[in-house]
Amino acid sequence: MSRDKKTNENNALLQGTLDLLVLKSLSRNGVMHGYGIARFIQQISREALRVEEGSLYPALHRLELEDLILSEWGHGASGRRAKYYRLSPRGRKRLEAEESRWRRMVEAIGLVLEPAEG
Amino acid sequence: MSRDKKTNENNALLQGTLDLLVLKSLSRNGVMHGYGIARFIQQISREALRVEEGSLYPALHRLELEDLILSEWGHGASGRRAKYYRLSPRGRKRLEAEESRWRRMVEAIGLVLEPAEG
DNA sequence: GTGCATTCCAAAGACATTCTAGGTATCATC
DNA sequence: GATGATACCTAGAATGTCTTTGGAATGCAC
Repeated sequence: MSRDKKTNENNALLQGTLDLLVLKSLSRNGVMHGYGIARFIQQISREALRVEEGSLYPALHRLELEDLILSEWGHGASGRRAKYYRLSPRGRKRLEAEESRWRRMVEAIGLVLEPAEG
Repeated sequence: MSRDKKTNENNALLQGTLDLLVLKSLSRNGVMHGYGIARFIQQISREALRVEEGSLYPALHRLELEDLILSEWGHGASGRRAKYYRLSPRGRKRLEAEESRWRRMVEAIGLVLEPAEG
């Protein structure tokens, strides 16, 4: 795919966000394989976010180990073999927690950035 | 001292944000010493953000090495010796860059989290 | 003037997460 | 049957933070 290599600027800021992004992707789309998740995040964010495979797959394994996502080998429309992931009930709860955590973080940093109003 | 030790929940999400917070603190307050920066961030964020000293001082050294901040030993009102930091011109530019980077990140992740509107 | 909390700085180690870079295999197209 | 996109996986290095630990100066209580 000619992964153009304009060095990923986000790297640092993405820390701790990957799980949230993956869980949310599954929550929005139901069942996906790893590669599809990466593409989804990249497209929906208008190319602002790029999830490297070397980050994604370890993350998926980690999430599965924690029983937050469930995997199953299957075949897509193309007949190609792929590992399909979906959210587990625990994963759904975790997603909610991560989302509110993210919102709190953004809010807190906002307080530092903007002179407090009101 | 009782610095209650409820294990810092933010740790991961703070990644890559520390520099921004430090630079912004100096930009808002002019001249500060390390400890004061930590307290400022904690207070202004309503205790949501806690910057550990073990993270802060290495960060300050890093920023100084990059000529983004300038340091000077001095004495505060209490007469206590402390190292006072202030933003350099380069630091101010960097702060602007980091701020817009942060905003772009938040926006991008927002696109993943919220079903795109309009 | 001793003891203790607070302020202030710093180094060393562990730890988690990501990236880089490599590998394998399938399928379609030419 | 070579090429390129798809799809998965892992090892190793780099990065940045946290934890731990320590030292030193100040202010207060007694």
